[in-house]
Amino acid sequence: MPELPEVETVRRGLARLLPGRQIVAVETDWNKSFPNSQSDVQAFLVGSTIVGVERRAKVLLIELNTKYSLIVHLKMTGQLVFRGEENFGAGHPNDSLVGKLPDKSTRVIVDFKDGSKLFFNDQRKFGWMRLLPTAEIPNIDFFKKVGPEPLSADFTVKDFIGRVRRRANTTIKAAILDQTVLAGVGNIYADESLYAAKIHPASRVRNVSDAKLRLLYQAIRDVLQLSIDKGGSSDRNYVDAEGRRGSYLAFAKVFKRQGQTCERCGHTIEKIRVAGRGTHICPHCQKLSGDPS
DNA sequence: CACTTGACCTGTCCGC
DNA sequence: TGCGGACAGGTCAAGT
Repeated sequence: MPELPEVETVRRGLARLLPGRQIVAVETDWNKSFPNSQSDVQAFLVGSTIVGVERRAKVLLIELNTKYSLIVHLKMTGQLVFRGEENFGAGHPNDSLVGKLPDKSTRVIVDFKDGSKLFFNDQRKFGWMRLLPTAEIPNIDFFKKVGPEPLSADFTVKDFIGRVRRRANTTIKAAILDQTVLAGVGNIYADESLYAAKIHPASRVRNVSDAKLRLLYQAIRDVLQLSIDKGGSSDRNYVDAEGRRGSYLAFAKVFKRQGQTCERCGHTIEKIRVAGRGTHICPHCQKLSGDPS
């Protein structure tokens, strides 16, 4: 799933729906989806009240009033869907969006005192939810290593170029997918940004000019912001906190558009493989810089 | 260290 | 219709 715009869209929904709700029970049928011990769940989660929902990189942070937080990574197919009287129920237009819950992919159910529920669904079981002391979150390996938020005001073009250049010998696509270079870009937005900046994804970083990297910096920010505005991309599984799909793919220029015509030059968009990932390019607009990889 | 590849899972689609 | 293989939006660990 879920790259930065999708996780941010889920966050905004949950931030509106969850604060103030008290948790009365949590059930899971797949240990890896929620590996905390029952004793920790009873001591720090059951009975707690949600105070806020934040995001860092592609991770959601659900803060509780117990000095603990639930941290959630949706990985490829995770969903966090809330159902309560205010947004679902008989006759409500949202009621049919995700079908009946729980379903086959439901891994964790959080029950609230008022009868509403939060469902963590994850078809491929790569995602996880973990209960951690809030103060320890910055110390876990992922947060110690992860790069800056690309949409934050203090993420400068100079910072971006410096970080990307540390990956001099890899492909530019692998570099921007690397979460320690910058946070939040995944396969869809890597392809869209590289197309916008007219850079071939297989170009080695050392062969990409500073001028191109400046264009790429702006492209990443523009593409991520547009996708947030559209509620993210729903290629297959992704839905927001109320079960709605995002509409960004209608605005995508290359992702999943192989065989279609490039709107800039009229050539045919191709699908290739770069950095082990399916990669979409216009071979006319995006020429390989320097020696072939 | 920098870099690449395979593993973690289930479901779907495509060719035979 | 069945079956095998490739592939799917993300990270890790282990390999070179």
